[in-house]
Amino acid sequence: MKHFNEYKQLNLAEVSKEILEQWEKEDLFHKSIETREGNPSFLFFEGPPSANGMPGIHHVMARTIKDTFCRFKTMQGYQVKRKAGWDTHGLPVELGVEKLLGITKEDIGKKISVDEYNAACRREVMKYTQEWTNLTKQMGYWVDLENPYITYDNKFIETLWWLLKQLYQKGYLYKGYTIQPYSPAAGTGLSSHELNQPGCYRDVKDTTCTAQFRLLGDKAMRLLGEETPLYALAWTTTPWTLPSNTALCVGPKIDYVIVKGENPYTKIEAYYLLAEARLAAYAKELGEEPEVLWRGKGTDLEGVQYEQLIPWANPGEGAFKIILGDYVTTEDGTGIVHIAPTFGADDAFVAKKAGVPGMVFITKKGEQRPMVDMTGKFFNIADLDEDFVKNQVDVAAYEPWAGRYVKNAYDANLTDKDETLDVSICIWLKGENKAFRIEKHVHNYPHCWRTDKPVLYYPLDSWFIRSTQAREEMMALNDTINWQPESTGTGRFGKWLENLNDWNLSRSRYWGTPLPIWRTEDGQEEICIGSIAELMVEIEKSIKAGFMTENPFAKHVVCDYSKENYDPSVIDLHRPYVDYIVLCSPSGKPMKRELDLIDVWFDSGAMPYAQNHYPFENQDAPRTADFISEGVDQTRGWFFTLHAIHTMIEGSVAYKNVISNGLVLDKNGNKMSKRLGNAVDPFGALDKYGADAVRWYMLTNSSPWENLKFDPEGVDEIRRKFFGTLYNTYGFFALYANVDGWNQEQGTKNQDLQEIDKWVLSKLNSLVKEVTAAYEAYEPTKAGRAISDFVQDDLSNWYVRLNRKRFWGGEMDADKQAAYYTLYTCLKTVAQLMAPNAPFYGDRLYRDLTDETVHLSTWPVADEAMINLELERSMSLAQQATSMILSLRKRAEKNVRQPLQKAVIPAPDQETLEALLRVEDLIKSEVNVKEMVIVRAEDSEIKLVKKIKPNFKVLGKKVGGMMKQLAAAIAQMSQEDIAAFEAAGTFTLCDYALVAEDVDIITEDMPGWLVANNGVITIALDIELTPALIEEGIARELINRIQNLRKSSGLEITDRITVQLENREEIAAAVKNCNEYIASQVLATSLVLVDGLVNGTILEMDGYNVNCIIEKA
RNA sequence: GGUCCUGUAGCUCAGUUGGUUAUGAGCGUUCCCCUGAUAAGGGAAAGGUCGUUGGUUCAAGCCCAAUCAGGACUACCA
Repeated sequence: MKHFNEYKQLNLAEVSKEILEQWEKEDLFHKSIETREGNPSFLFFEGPPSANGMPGIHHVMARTIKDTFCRFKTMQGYQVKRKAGWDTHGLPVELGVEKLLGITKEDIGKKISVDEYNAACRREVMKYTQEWTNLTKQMGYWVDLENPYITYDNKFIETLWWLLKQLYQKGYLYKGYTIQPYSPAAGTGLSSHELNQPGCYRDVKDTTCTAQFRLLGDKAMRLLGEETPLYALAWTTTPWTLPSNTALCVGPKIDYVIVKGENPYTKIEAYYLLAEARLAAYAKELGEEPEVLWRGKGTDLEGVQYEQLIPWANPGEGAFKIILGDYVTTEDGTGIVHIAPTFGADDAFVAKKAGVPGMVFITKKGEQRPMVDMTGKFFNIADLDEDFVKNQVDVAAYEPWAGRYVKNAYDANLTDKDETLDVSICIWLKGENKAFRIEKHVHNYPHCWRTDKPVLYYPLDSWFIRSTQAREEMMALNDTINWQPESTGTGRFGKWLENLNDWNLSRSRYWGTPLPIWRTEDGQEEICIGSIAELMVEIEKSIKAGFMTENPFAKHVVCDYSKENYDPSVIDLHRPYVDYIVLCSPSGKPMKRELDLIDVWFDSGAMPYAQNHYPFENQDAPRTADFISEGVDQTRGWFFTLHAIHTMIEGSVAYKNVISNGLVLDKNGNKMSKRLGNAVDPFGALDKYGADAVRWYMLTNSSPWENLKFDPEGVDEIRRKFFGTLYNTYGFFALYANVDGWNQEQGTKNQDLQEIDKWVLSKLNSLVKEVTAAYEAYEPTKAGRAISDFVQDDLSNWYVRLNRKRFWGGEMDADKQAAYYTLYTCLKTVAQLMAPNAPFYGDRLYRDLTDETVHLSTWPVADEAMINLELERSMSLAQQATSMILSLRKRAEKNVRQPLQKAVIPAPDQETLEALLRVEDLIKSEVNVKEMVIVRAEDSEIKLVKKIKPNFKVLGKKVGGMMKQLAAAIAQMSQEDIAAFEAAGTFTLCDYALVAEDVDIITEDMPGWLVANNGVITIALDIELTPALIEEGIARELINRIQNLRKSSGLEITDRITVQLENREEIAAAVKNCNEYIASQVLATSLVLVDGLVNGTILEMDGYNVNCIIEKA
């Protein structure tokens, strides 16, 4: 006989541990995949975390979502393969290692070899693997930890190379020269990650200058029609870039004016061009309301030439003209922007578009550079190409300035107190009648986090992926992805794609995937390597050509994909080893590897291919995920790189469904941080509340894409309310099922089911439908809330509470079996529905009920035949009626133990009437009323006061604008009008013939009765107490007190007793008239009144005490 | 600066193609009940100018615009 486990108390953390052991013993995760062999596949991609940091509570959030859907799909019968992954390259790892070893980037290759450094990275990056593994297990996240993909793995890198070669061949890869943050002091470019270090942006006070550029040529003349000096005013916060000026930029739609004025320093009269909206800002120099001599749009100015402001060097054809740029505003400055394409990203962009060259110098080595060298100073003439100097530089003008640092901070010989280059230039301009205003200005400027010195925006060589070329395709494919929430896909992600820039792949670091491109020194010949096999062939060629003496990877056997053959001891595709390789170009020249590493985001974005070592192995493995989920912060990160690579490589989506979840904040809505000490330790939370409660809380408290305010008390509430109630319900079931020896084989016959059984089974099947739909729509919150509502309200608080008596005592009959069957079915199905999100307790419950694991069970399918919406409506009415009557009792101060004679419910329509009649008995027993009068309102003998109100939804559509008038008229209708309307079925108001569907008529009041109305039904309660009712009330009070006494006296449930009660007039009649009733309820063989009883137990009644003695009979 | 999200009861959140008493839910609070699911359970009550201001509409928590507050991402505006 099946014995159902009974427990003393619920400890979810304990349950997790026990179930986890069970899973490991049974190897259940693998079974959950193996048993689905041959079934349709549901592919999930795991976004790789970095194991060089400890996991946080937000990882529990993200992984709960992932796990829930994978488990759901598994139960639905899909085979859900999911590989764990580790993100192992990149800056955070390197910074960690630098800190650990106490070195800086400059020391690498000097104090420590690249070899040793990378070995340290390799060790360091997996530092917290054990913690991650523990978290994964403890929270019940099922993912294949034994065969993870690791981004530093040679196989992984080989696939990356293959992908890069594909992109190379499709023309997506190019080397470009762009403006990037650069630290001259450190001699290195800075990543945006580095710029986002706290404290990098600081307020600095710089000398700024509004310079005046003299306009030239016919077009300028035509603006005014006379030959007077005309200047365009432009403001800059970096006067040192003025010598590199090659254009001025105006906004096409902005209004510009020419006004007369004089230079405040030289007092020379001139005309000035600036944005009309900026006139006020220059009132000091130009007067409050200067006369406007010309007015026009930015477009009128396009192409106007001007005289070079600081003529040190000639940038070539096309420079010194006014161009258009949409980004120009009139917020500050003059509405005319100084353009130095070599020092500003925007500048470079608009200049390129307008065909304006930048101020480019040629060095002795033949490199193209801006006017400033890599150390942050104007080039010394000696470092420049002789021909260039001869042809394009005005040596006399430039020489005094050569060698000046653009910021004092870069020059070891200068301090803050010394005159800056900015100031020197301003003074010079002033003397030349070229400075219009010079002032100090405070602005926010980034600083190098390592050297503490200001950053320079500087053009650098980088490799790019021309992702803009695939923009349209990416946008089109994005439309086919199901984003949850939708706005992240269409808004945040969609907008990001619209404004896409080319992807800067280059990183000048050491620990990462090397760029597989080898080039000749002159850059004329290059090769992109797409596999180890290809590299081996090239190495052999190179050895033949004499560029290399031996193959460093000679031990590697091409096309042998064994683990050993790819071991780092055999081959290592990292620096410095690949840097040692020199290849031979087609024309026989040596080619060296481009020293860059690639952006780590390429690593993770390539995982659909690289996790399977595609295309070298697993050519058939699917590469599009059915589902992925990560934090919303990954929109521009992993979500993008997956999408971009997949689109460019094979023109299809990398994922079909995606949930982007929000942040996990502390309970006050603040970001969690170790510094503030408000970070929740995931292990502590899991230990304390158990994984299920934490998981359930996370998915049901709010939609996962909204930020979660993590409140431990909320988790505890979930534990108490949901899991506690479910546990209790099971406990109740197990207790009696064991007593009765019931098991599920006994089943039940449909005709034995009572209305309430059918009701709860109907609810259950509705629930199955709802939960399935919610999971399929990737709405875990809806699913979870529906389950907990069912368990708490329908199953426990209504079904079990109302049916307890059916399980107590007595013989096993058909009715009792029906009750067991019903409760068992509910519990078992709930265990399945909850299992994806609460895998531990769901499994415990299912195992207790069936001796099998829930995770290999088949997802329940709703039985439509069991769904009875009328029955559900009836019960809902019963619940409402019960609540209303209890509320009335409260108002009348009649507690539930006091029986009342009668309640009247006039039903507004036949349907409601029938619905109420079905549950009449149930209501009666719930509210302790002897008689229910449920009749059609018109059949009621009681006088009813009715209320009529418009059905706005129906009527509004019909009458539109007349609604207000009609509503007022309806409100004026008298009781007689309503009666007439009901009799005739129509009633004319304001020339409109009302029909039944236009209005709702409800019973508002029944004069002389105590009435409650909730808008749907109205209930009247007879609170008149007859002597008989009062006696019965007292009898019930006595029963209650005697039962308590029985219990506190330690009597067994079945013991018979004798009862003696002190003879008091308050109870005498009740004891006499209800003697039998009382005796039967308290299992008394005799119940007598004794005069003057004193030595018994005192029973506290309503305002008086009664002495009582009970004895075992 | 740009893009996106959020603002409903003390707290966490529902609120269905716009329909008039927000039937709002749970927690918390107050009061009461139950006492054979018991280191549980149930009920009732109080609690809201739906961030603010305009607009569209017969009708707005819901649609539109502006604005404020919080948050995320992104960006060298001279």
